[in-house]
Amino acid sequence: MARWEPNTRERLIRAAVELFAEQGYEATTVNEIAERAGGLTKTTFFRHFTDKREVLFAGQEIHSRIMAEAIAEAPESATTLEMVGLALDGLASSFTEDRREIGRRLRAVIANSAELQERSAFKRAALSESMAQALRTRGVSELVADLAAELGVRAFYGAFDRWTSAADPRTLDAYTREVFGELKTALSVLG
Amino acid sequence: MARWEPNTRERLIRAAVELFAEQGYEATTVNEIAERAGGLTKTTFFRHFTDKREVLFAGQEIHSRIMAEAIAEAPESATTLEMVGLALDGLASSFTEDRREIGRRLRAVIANSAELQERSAFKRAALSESMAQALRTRGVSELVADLAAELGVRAFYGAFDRWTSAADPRTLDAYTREVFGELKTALSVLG
DNA sequence: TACGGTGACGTTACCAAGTCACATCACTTC
DNA sequence: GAAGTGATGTGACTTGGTAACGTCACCGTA
Repeated sequence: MARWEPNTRERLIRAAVELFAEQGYEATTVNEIAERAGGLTKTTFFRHFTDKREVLFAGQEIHSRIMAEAIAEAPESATTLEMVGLALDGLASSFTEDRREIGRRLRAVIANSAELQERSAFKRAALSESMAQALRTRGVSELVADLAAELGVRAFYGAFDRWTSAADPRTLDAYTREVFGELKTALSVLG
Repeated sequence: MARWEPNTRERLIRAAVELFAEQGYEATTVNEIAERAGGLTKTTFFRHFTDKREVLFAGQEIHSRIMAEAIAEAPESATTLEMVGLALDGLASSFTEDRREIGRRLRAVIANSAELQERSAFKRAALSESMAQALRTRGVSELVADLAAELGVRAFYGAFDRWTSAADPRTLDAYTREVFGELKTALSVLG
């Protein structure tokens, strides 16, 4: 017999999402989350997450890494926008179908809390920044890299929105290409 | 004799900026701020600001309004990017020289606190959104409006950065035009 | 088999952010 | 001059977050 149930971290996340969906983010206590995750305590929660907010965004640094690696491995001949496209492909293909429903619920919870929207905006900015950094490493000039990264992140979030709103079986991958395409035409309209 | 000193709000802001600069954001207490602002208390602080963070960002909704109005009043013939340029002109000209040093200090304080960077990212997103909304009202399509607004906000923040870093007497206005111009050429490089 | 880590958790106590109900009192208004 | 109004104070409370310290199954090793 193990002394504790395994997968504490995952249980905490599940419990948090459940409670946030039931009662809203602000109305649920860290103690409640820990309790529902199997009789745990506040302290244990904060050993796994720095924040009450972070329980919904944990492990998102991996997105930065995926995008950055895709860009680093892009062929020499690739244009800036092509590199962004490859980054989107890499990121989107890491989202399996089962994460769709989770994403849906997550979005609803975040939409009801200013505090969570703040964290979300911050994570988004971080993603954009690390993508821009990867592009700069590939020789793209600062401002162009910033703009291209912004475009990529925008495409990803837009696609994620559509993916979690829709019911059809298209993969996230398809949506990122769709939105990225629309953004590129919007870009040409603008310029 | 008045019962209380006037301009409580301004005194709170001054005290907060001073203390944050001296000791850092996290190390200073709301009680300290209120105390330095003239023997006030925590409760009074929270009557003026919803947050400890908000004391540094209060009154920023006015930026949204300035930009929105400039866009609403732009001539019928103006292109999307020209409307953004007018919004930038309007916003930049509302910053007098004395706000430069304040901005400098503010930037330093924010750069040292993740919590403040989060709030900053959120405010930036809000500014972008209200600018995009104003553009949509003028008939610009959704994605184009979003991109153009992002470009505008990026120009403003970039210009503000340079303005508060530099020592020369150029006005913020000059910097926004400079950065906006650079962004437009970056845009054409990208497309 | 005995034994000394180690890792994951609990307990307790604490600080600071934020909220709320209620009190105070100069100033205004009728 | 009495009754309101508005900006503040007081005190008590909840909750996020930190820190010091204790507990105990498990693991490796002699």
